[in-house]
Amino acid sequence: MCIAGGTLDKMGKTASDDWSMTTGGRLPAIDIPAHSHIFFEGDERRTLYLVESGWVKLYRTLIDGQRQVVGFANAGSVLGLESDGEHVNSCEAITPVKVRTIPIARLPEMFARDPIFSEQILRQVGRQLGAAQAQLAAVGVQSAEQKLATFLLSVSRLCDACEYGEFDLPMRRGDMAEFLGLRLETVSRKMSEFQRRGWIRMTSLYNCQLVNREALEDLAEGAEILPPAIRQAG
Amino acid sequence: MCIAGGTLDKMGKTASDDWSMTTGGRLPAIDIPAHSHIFFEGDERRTLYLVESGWVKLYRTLIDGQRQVVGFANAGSVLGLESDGEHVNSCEAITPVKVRTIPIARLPEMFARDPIFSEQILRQVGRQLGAAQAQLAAVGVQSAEQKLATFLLSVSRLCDACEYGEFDLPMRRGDMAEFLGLRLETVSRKMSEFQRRGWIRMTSLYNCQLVNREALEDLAEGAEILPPAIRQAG
DNA sequence: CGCGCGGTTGATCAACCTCAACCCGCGTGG
DNA sequence: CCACGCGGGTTGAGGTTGATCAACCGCGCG
Repeated sequence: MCIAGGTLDKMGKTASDDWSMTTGGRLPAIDIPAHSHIFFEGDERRTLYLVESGWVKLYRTLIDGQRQVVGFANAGSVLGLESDGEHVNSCEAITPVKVRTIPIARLPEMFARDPIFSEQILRQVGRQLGAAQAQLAAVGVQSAEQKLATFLLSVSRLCDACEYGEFDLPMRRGDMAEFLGLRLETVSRKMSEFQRRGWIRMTSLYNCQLVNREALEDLAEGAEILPPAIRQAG
Repeated sequence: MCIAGGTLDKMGKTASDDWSMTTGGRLPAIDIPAHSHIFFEGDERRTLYLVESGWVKLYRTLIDGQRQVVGFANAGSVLGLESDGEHVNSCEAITPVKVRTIPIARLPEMFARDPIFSEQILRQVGRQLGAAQAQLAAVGVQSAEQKLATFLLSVSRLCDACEYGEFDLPMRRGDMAEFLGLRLETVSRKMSEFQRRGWIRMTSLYNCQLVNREALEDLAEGAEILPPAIRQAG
């Protein structure tokens, strides 16, 4: 699953998130400590990475030093599909992460042997594309408050055990800002404001509780995707 | 090729843009008049579309009526890969367009028969993902002027016969604005400003000539991707 | 203790949005 | 033929959001 979009991939976990069938569960696993890089933009793309646990951020760095986080990913995501030859994003673990690798060189063989695998990979990358487009919509049209509300809801939905609306927010304020196209001061201010309004409660810097999910949803909704019925009007 | 990104897909045309090999050139072709829709968000996704000629825009509509254009595409692009089940974008022809259709139902069979086709499709969607991420970076961090400069350069590079820096800009001001995350007045103002500075010349509303490409490049460059060498510093 | 890092908060400012007027070309209909 | 409305575009004045710059807090650590 990934958030490359403020809107998380709404399809939720499906059979296609279980890669053990097609990959035989025999791929080597690697442990990555928090805040170290899995790859950099410009690195030769030798393998895909299958995230087993933990969170990573994908980002691009611009000449003036500005960065844009283009997505966050956790268990079930496949990394490295967005390029050809060289990685175009850098990928950093924001928590300790476990990944499995799939050598690029083995892909043709795997496609040939197992068309199901082709479809599974294609569905993954299609989702990531959809999520990236959703994020594009969010960054393009939403206000700072809307972006943040959408983001918090997305992350909360990704959390497996988020009873009582409590969930981990493993990234730093600056990472959120770089993802949402805001300054970290703005993120900080809006987070404080949400708390002041009694909408959220930070149990710690990196753990958040949704007190008034509705308010956040109303705010985010102002820029949600139209239900199909309405489109006829356009 | 597509612009889902201010940065156009830099890889340029390759053998993989020629679909006649794998699809046998036997797919039915359809003509779509300008400004009519090829599909709407919410429509059942029965086929992929292969663009043969013309330009389309892909967009999402939000509850408050705002729209975000998530990409423009012309010859060589495959449309409909970003979803599963239902289309999540609407697709409108901005010029007369010719497309060929690939029934979704036939995909498994085509994958099974021809692993090269799998790889070709995967490369296409990977590119679109990369382009969407590039656009995300542009919309997130660039100023209005930078966005517009980047966009003009991207479109000019897509044009086959753009000697003397002259090229068609087939979309309306509003479409550009919705793509760049700006208001159309802002686009209009900046276009005028570029003309006043002698950087571009509009031969007509929809045809543009780059008089001072360098200036535009300098402006856009302020937020281009880092060459790999620099990343070590981070 | 001092320092650095991540975060919060405040004051100021400018980029961009909003609203409104206006222009131009075109098709329609009297 | 001209009047009219309409769609797309341009331009102007003024307001708001979010960026910028700077101070400050709390914490962990050498």
